[in-house]
Amino acid sequence: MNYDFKTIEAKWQKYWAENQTFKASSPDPSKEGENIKPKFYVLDMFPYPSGAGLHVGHPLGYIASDIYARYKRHQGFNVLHPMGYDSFGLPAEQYAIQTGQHPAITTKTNINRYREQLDKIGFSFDWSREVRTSNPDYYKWTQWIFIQLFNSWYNNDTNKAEDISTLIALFEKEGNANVNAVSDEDILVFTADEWSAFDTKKQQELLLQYRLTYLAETEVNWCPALGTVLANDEIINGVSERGGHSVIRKKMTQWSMRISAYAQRLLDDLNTIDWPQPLKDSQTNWIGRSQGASVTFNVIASEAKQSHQIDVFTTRPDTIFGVSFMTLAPEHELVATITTPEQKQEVEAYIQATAKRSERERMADVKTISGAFTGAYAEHPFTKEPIPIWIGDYVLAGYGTGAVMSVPCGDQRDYDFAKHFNIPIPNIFEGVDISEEAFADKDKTVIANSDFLNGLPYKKAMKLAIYELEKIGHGKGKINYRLRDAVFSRQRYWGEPFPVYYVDGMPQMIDAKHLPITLPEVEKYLPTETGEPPLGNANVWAWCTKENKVVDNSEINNETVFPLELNTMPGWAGSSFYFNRYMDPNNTDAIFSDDAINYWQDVDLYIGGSEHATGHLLYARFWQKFLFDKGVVPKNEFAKKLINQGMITGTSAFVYRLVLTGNFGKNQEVETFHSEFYVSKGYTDLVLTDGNVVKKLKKQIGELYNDEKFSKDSILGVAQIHADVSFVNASDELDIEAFKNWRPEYKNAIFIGENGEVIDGDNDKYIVGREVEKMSKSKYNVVSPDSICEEYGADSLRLYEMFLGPLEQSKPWNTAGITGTHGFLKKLWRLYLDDDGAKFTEAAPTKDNLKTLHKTIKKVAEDIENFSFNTSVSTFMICVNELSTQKCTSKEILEALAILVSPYAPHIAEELWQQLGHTTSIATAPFPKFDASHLVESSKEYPVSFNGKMRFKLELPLDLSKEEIEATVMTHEKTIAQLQGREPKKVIVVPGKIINIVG
RNA sequence: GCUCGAGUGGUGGAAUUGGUAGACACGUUGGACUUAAAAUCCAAUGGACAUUAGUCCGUAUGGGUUCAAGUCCCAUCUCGAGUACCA
Repeated sequence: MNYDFKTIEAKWQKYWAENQTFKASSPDPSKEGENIKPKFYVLDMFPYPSGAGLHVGHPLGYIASDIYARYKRHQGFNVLHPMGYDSFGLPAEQYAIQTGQHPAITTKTNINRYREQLDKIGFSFDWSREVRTSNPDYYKWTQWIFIQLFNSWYNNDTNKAEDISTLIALFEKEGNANVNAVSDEDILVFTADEWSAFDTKKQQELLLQYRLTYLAETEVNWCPALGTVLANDEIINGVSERGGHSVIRKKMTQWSMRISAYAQRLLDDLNTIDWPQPLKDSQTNWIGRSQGASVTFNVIASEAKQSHQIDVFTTRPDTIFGVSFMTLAPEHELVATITTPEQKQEVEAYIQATAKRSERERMADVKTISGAFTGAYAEHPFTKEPIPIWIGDYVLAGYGTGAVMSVPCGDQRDYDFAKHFNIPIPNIFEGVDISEEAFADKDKTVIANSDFLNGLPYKKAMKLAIYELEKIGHGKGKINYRLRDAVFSRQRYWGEPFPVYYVDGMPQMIDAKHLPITLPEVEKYLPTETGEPPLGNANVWAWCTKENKVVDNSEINNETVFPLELNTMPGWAGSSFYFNRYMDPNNTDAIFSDDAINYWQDVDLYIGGSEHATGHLLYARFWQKFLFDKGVVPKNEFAKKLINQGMITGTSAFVYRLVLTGNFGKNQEVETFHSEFYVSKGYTDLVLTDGNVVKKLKKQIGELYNDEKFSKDSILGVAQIHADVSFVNASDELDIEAFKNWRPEYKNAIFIGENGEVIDGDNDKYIVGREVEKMSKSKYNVVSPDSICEEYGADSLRLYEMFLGPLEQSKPWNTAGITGTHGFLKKLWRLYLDDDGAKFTEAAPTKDNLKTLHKTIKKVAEDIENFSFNTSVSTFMICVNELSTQKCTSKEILEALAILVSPYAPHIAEELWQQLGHTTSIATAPFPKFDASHLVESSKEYPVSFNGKMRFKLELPLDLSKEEIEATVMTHEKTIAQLQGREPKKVIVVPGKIINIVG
C-alpha cells in the first residue's frame, strides 16, 4: 500500500464532517457533579473574507492553533475551537459601488471560497458554531451591546460602568456637583431642583454627556476619497490605511465610545494577561499615560477685555519657575479672544498658513520653527510676572489642553522656539550649562532660581510644586492619557445599522426586544447628493413607534414615525465580542446563555497577527471590561494567552532582460534574457567576451543584428522582470516554455543559461534570481494552499508550515522545501505498511524502541506547550529515522507514534490508526504518557576539551565520581598526546556534561 | 529621534539553566537501482591548510567576565517592527 494522500485526506475530511468529530459539547447543568470534561478554548482571529482567497501565509496561525486544539483533545479537554467571518467591510462595499452587486452577495461568494480552502487543510473547527458579523442574527447582539453602552455611565467612585438610572437618581437627589463620573468636559453644574425643572430634551442633552456612547460634535479624520470618517488606527503616516488617500480634519456630529473611561484599567490589566511584550508595549504607548499637573494661568486683562484663564498640562511642574512664555496651538479657542489689535494681522496670517498645511506636511516638517506672538500676557501663578503668549504649530490641538507652559531650559522644543524668536531662556537647574541645548534629564535635575523649590531634586520638587499650586488654587496633580474616545460612526453602507431614531434631534434607542434592525436596501452605495451617508438613499428607513418596525420614509411625521440613524458602525464593532458569542452562537433570546458563559469563561489561547495591537485587541478588551461591569461576562479580560504568528513572505523569481539601445531597442521582436548567474557576475562583459556566446547570439538573431552594430555599447542595462513562481522548480530553474506562454510578448525571446549557452532544448539551464518580498498578486509570488494540497497533501502542508521556523517569526515561503516533510510522511507510512500490507506486529518493543519513543513524547509535549512547533517536526523526523533503522514493527510503539503525530498530520494519523485496528477516531485517543525510566543511561560520551576546545570524546559510566573521571581521563593516551608533557593547571569535571582540561 | 526585536553554512533554521556550534530539512556533488526518467536508497557537504593523522579560523564588529560565551556584560554597525512635535 502506498501513501495515497488524496484518497486518505478526502476520506477523513468527510468522516469528520459527517461525525461532527470536533463539535464541542455544550455544558449540561443537569449533569452538575458528574465528571464533566474540563474546558479549553482555542481561538483564531476570524478573517475578513477577501475576494483574493487564501495564500499559504494565511493558514499559519490556524495550523498552530489547530495543533494545540487537537493536542488538548488528546489530553482529555472539551475543546472549543470555532471559526467565523468578520464579514462587514470596505472591499465588498467598494465592489458594490463599482458593479452594483450587493455586498451581501460578494461576501457570501467569498465566504464559500474561504470555507472550501479551509476545509482542504483539515482543521478541527467546530463549524456548527460559525458566526458572521454581517448576519442579522449576529449583529442583533452588536446592536444590543450598543444600547447597553448608551444606557451606562462610568462611576469613578466605584470604578465601573453603572446603569444610567443610578445617575438619574443622583441628579434627582443632589444634582451633579459631587458626581465623580467620566464625562464631557465643561459640564453645566446643576442642583437637584434645577434638574427637575429642566425639560426632557435638556435632561437628555445632559445625560448624553455622561453616557458611555454619546453623540458629539467632534473633529474627525475625514477621508474625502473614501467618503468616510477614519479612526486614528486606520490612518498610517497621515493617509488612509486603505488606498493611501489624504485625510483632513473636519467637524461632524458622530457617535463616540467613551473608551477613555477605561484607560487606566486597560493599562493595569495588561499585567494580568500572558500576551507578547511588544504587543503590550504598543498598547501601553497607545494609551500613553503621563503623570504631571494641570496648571492654570490667568491672562492679564487689558482694558476692556474680561479676564481669561489658560489651562495647561505639564509633566514637569517642578520647572514652573523656568516658564518664560506660553504657547497655544493655532486652533486654540482663546487665540482670537486674547490677540491684541496690533498683533491681529500677524496671528491671522499665521493661522491661515498652518491651516493650509495638511497634517502630513506638519508632521513631516518638524524642523521648521514657526509661530506668532499674540500680544497678550499671562500672569505667572507664583512670581506674578507677565509671560508672553505665543501660538505655534508645534503645540497640538488634540493633545492635553492644546496649550503648554514653555520652559525653554528644560524642553528642547521650547528651547528651539525661544532661540528662534529671541525669547529669554532662564536657567533653573543647578550646575547645568544650557547655552547649547535644553536639559531634560529628570534624574540629574537639581532645581535652582525657583524660590521654594531651590535645591530640590525632580521628584520632591514636583510634589512640592503641585502642593503649592493647589494651595493657591492654580493647579492640581493630573494624569493625562493620549488615548482618545473612539469615533463610532462610519458613513458606509456595509456595516451594522444603529438601533437609533431621532426625536427632535435627540437620539432614542429602539427597545432591545425589536432587534435586529436590519440593513435597508439601497439603489446606490455612495453618499447621497446632499452629502449624507449611503443609508440616506434608503426609502424604507424610518421608525414607527406605534408598530415598532421600520417603515417607509414617507410616513415620517415626527410624532409617531421618526427618521433613523444614517451612519453605520465601524469594522471593529462586530469583532469586539465574537469570542463570547461562539460560546452559544445560535441563541436567539440572549447574547449567550448563563450556562455557556459560566462554563467557557474566556479564551485560553488566542492566535492572530500583531497588526491588531491597537485596534481590535484594544477595543475588544474595552467591551469585555464593560460587559464585565454589567455582569454579563465573568472575566475582566477575554483572552488569557495570546500569540502573534509571524508573516509568511513570498520568494519572488526574476528573469533578467537585456535592454538594448538604438535599432536594437526599437525592434522588440527578439528579447534576450540572462540567467541570474550572468547578472551577478557582470553579464555584459561575459556576453561580449565569450566569443561562443556572441557567435550563437548572432546566429540566433540572424539578420536582425549584424556584426558591427552588436557591441557592448548597445546594452543599456538589465531589467528585472517578475516571473511567476509556479514556473520555477526546486533548483530555481525556469520552465522557459511556460514563461513564454504566460508572457506571449516574449515568445521570440532568447534565453542564455548558466553556462552561457543559448538555450535550445536541454543544452543549458536558466536559473532565476530570487528575492524575498511580501506575498502579493502583483509580484507573482503568491502560492495558494490549494495547489500545495493538490500536489503534496494537507498533512505535508501543515507540517511544512510549522517546519519553516518559529511561529512568531516572519519567514519566507519556498515551495521547494516541502519535499522534506512530504518525504517524511511517506517514510512514516512505510513504518506501518508496505506493499504487502501491515508491517506492525504484536512483538514487544525493544529497549531502543522505547527510548526513541519516550524521547519523542517528552520533546513533543514540551514543544507544544512552548509553541515550538518547528522543532517538534524535526523530532518526528528523527524518531521515524531511528525507528526505521531499528526496523521497529511493534504495534505498541507505532500506536503511540500515531497519536503523537496526529495533531500535526491528522489525516495520515487517522488512517494509520484505523489500519492498526481501531474503529473510532484518533482525535480523542489519550496522549501517550512519558516514562522517564526508558531514558535512563548508564554511560555518557563525554566531550573532552582542552582550554575550552573539544578534542575527543570518551565514553564513561555515569556513576563515576568526579575524581574517578579525572583519573581515567588523565591517563588516557589522547590526553597525554594533547598535553605533550605539560602539567595541566586545572581540570574541570562536570559529571554528566563535560570535561575541560586547562593548561 | 524614541521603544522593542533580531543578526548562526548556499537556503529555512537547531542549540530550553553558560558546557560537543550548525540538529532536522532544502539545495548541491558523487554513487546504487532503471533502457530512461521519476521515485527510492547510500555517501559527502561551514571555511582554509594538509596525502593521512590532523591543525587553524568560524555564530554582525570590537572589547570584557569565565575553566568554558551563539548564550552573560559594555560599546559599535546593520536589518526589521511599532511610534512619533505627547508638553
